[in-house]
Amino acid sequence: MSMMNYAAGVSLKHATLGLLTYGPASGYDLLQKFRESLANVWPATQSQLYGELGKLAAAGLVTVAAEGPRGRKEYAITPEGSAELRHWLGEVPPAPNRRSEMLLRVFFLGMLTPEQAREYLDDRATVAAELQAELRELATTVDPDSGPLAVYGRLALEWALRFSVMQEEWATWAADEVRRAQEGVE
Amino acid sequence: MSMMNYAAGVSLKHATLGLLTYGPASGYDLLQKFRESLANVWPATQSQLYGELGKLAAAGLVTVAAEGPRGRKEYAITPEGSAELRHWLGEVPPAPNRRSEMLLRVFFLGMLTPEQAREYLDDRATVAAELQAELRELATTVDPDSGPLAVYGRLALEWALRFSVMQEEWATWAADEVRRAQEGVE
DNA sequence: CTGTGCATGTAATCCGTTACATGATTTA
DNA sequence: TAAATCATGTAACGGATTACATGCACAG
Repeated sequence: MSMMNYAAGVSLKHATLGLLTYGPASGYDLLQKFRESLANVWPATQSQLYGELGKLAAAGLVTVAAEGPRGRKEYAITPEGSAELRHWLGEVPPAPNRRSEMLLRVFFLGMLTPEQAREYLDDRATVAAELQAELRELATTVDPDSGPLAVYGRLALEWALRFSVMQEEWATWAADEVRRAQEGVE
Repeated sequence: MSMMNYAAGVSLKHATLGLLTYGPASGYDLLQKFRESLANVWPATQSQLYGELGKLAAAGLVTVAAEGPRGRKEYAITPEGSAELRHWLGEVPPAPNRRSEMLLRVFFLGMLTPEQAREYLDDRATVAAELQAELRELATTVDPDSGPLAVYGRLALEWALRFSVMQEEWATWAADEVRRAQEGVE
């Protein structure tokens, strides 16, 4: 039955619909867009994407608008798909990120020597600093008006930049805290 | 075979081992510790945890140290488990978070009206501000020397605080950017 | 005519969630 | 003795990753 909705919080669905609002595309095309623009916010594998397109088509949220050489199927978003995307964007509250491997490790840093714990935190600071450098580079190479994705993409880039700054500062602070605690004990 | 390792990046395993370093505990006990202290960094369901304990026991990383009433099984970490935890903490680089539903939405904010887009960003700022308030509250109620988990737990709390500050500032800035872009077009 | 890229699909496996299912022990 | 809590497990399902498998089309 086409009335069957699949679960609410599933974002690959919306990522796919979102990319299709920029024009019809094949699974192959979309896969590249996922790699180019969404790699850092919502990665998708080939396997997953082809499956998803099948489900979206069955649900009437996309259609096969054209077929090309090599079995190419060009998908286009339908009005229903568009409505679903806007509904998700405007009315469904985003689920906060619940898991952080980085922080999980922090909880158990007491199992290591203070030196090793500091090393861990210093590494976090270094990695964050490196990421910052990359992002600043990226910011200069992004064409300010290369399509609508870039407009809001800039906001996402700024988020990542601010995040990595925060992470670096925190890790530096935390390493220092560990150092202070160590001295306090001696 | 006890030589069989399961996959490398699986953190429920390490979260469980980590909690067991604070002393033997049953699945039931651990579940509460997951809810009390790890809810915001690595949540686990009952179903998952009992399964995991079985696998850890089969792999020799934990053992059933004692059995109590109501079929209670008290698990204890083994030297092998301890070694595995330390190896993970010290030598395996943490996997960065790849997915952010919040940012995914930002990429498609162009599908909404600028007013709706700003509303989304303003909501992010509000939610972040509320989280901050909760965290500051929490910070005052946490006993400074209530066990070793609290020591490094403080670092995690500080991370969350800085994160929510960053998020609020970013969202406010981004909403303003949208406003400016809108005015620029008019 | 050969390699590179375009193009789609399936299978196996694992992690995570929700729901179902059961029962023993303590406390009021 | 009834309710709350302790305590463990299984089943079903969906999402994500990796690997496998196939084949057409075009450029050099």
